[in-house]
Amino acid sequence: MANQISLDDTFAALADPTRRAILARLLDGEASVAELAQPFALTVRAISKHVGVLEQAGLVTRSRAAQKHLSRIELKPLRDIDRWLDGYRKLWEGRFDRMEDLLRRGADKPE
Amino acid sequence: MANQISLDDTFAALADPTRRAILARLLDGEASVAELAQPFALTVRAISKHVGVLEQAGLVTRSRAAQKHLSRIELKPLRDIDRWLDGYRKLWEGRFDRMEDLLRRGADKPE
DNA sequence: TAGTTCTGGAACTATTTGGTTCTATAAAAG
DNA sequence: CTTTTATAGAACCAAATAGTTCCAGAACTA
Repeated sequence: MANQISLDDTFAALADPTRRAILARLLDGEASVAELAQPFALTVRAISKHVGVLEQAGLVTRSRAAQKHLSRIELKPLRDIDRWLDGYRKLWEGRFDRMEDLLRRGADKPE
Repeated sequence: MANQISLDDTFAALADPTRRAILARLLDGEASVAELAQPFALTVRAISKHVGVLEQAGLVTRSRAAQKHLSRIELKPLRDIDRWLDGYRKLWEGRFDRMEDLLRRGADKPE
C-alpha cells in the first residue's frame, strides 16, 4: 500500500506551470534533476523541490542510477483526475437541449 | 472575450475539497452562498471566499436575484483540463506492451 | 587520494492561502 | 421608516508555498 494520494495533492501539484512542464518533459523518458532544470530560469534546487512536490503527489517516482536520480512519470493520479471529471463530463459531452435548465434549475439529471 | 482563465487557476481552485464539494453541489442547480454554506462547519464568509475563488477560476458565474447571488457551475475550465489530460490519456488507455519502456527510456511515442 | 558532479537538508524570505471577526451596504419585509 | 437578510470589504492571523543561498554527503573521475 504505497499510495494514498489525495486529489488535493494532485490538483495542487498540477497548479504550477513549471511542474506541468516537467511532467510533459517526462513523457520523453526518464530524466535527472539537472536535465529537468535545463529549460528553466530557476536554480537546480528549485527544480529539485518541484520534483519533490510531484513525487509527493504520486505523479513521479525516482530511481537512483549512480549519483543521478532519475525521475519517471506515474499515470495513476492523472487517471484519478480523469475519473473525477467523469462526474462532469457527461454535462458537456451530451447534447442535452435542456442542459441550460439542468444547471440553472437543477432538474433531474439525465441518467 | 470575458475569459482568459489559466490552467494554473483552475487546478488551484480544484485543489481544495470544500471547493470541489461546492462544485458538486452546483450540479444540482444554482444556489446562494448561504445555501452552499449549509453543509460545512465554516463561516458563511469563508464559503463566500471559496465561491470567489471558483469564480476567479471561471468555474462559477453569478447572477444576483434579489439579495441572493446565485452561483452556477461553468464547464469550460473542466473541459480545458480534460483536453490537457489528452496529452497523457493515450498512455494509460492504449494497451502498449512497451509502455514501460516508453516512459522509462523515452522511446518514440506511439502515433 | 583529491577533485568534481549531482542532489537533498537547513535556514531564511516574501507572498499566498484559508480561515476568522467586524463592519458596511443593498434589498426585501414589517 | 425600521428591521431583517444576504453578501462583500477590510483587517488580521497562522500556515503553506516558491524561491533563494549555503553546506554536506554520495558517487564517479583523474
